[in-house]
Amino acid sequence: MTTTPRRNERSRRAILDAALQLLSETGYPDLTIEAIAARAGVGKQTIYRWWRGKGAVILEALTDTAAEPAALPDTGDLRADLRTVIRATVAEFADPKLSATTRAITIETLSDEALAEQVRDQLLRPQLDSVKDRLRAGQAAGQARPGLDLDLTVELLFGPLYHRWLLRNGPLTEAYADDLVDLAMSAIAP
Amino acid sequence: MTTTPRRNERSRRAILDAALQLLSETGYPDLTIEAIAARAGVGKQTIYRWWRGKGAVILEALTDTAAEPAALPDTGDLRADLRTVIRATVAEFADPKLSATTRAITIETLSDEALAEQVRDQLLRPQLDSVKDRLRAGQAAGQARPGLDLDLTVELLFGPLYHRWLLRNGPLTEAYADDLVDLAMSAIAP
DNA sequence: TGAACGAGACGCTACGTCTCGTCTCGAAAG
DNA sequence: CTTTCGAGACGAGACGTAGCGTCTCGTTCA
Repeated sequence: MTTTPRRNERSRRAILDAALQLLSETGYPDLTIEAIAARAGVGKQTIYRWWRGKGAVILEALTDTAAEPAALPDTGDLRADLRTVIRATVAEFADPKLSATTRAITIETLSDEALAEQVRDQLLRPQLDSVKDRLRAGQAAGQARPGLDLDLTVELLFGPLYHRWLLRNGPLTEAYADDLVDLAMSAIAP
Repeated sequence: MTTTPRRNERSRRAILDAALQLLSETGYPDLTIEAIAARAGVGKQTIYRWWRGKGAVILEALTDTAAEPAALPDTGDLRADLRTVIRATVAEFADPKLSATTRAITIETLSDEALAEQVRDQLLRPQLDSVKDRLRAGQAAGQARPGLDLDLTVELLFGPLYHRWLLRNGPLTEAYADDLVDLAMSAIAP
């Protein structure tokens, strides 16, 4: 029933590459479909045929490039493992280049509910779930309180981080990451 | 030395009112300077003379209308007082109308550093500081650990909330507010 | 052979700047 | 205290520009 679309993979890649390239050159607000089409050597219609707008293009470019879920390490020390992941996330947010991309997606997310859902499910959930799994293992090992609401606990770890990044409310350093983990751990530990 | 600008207060109010009106009618992304000017019965130049763009207009419209800092209640029960403020914030984020406005400002904030600073200092800081003050009083009353980093602690309370709202990561209910306060309190209490 | 393709024309909307002629205010002059 | 007058803000809207999303064109390719 579904007619297989004869899509040109070369064009698709050229578009995604051009989009990422332009994103890092001009920043998200000044990124235009016309520029992407020109850079990719592609007709505008080819973009509009397959994507709904620049947000969708960027999202696919990122998910396409993104690393796999990357399960959390489990060294047996819950605090240390959380420190590792929170430090990594802090570093990501502190990096101007990566941060710019995250801002881009976040902007689009704020005004497009469908896109927000995609971002959440395809990019964020896998990471948050892996932390949730690690917390569950921590509970089994007696390093985390048994009664914890794990969704809420994950938010307790990442929420302050997003908050500080979003509001530019303070420095994003390794020390901050460690302090955050320590404070959260005093709510997590039995 | 500074020549006092002879600004027309009537126009200023008309512009701010029109902006808020249109914001609630059409939503932020479709809000245009031209529409604001037309609705306010004002030349476009009058807007561009005094503001840098629609973000700045909306920000002033909001700060102008906003309630005063509103110091937190101090009933002597830290947990109860935090519950009150977090419940109120959750309700604000859950309200589609208020939430739309917050999203609007947040979008602008993400792509305009100067505006972000203004929002942070004029809208957010006062509220966060009042919570910080309440926490300090809680320390004095022996309801909060003495060694707490209060900036971090405030983020521990509000961060998860912003996180869930931003990512549309779950329901924003009174029960959620209470659970959040309880979890955070187990990191705050001695 | 038919759908996707590169190219780009098209009308549209909003941008931000500009130029009108008018109005308003505050200081100087009477 | 009143009149005059000049500078600057004002409403209105024309202007060129940019990017939007849609729409043909031939052309290519599976």
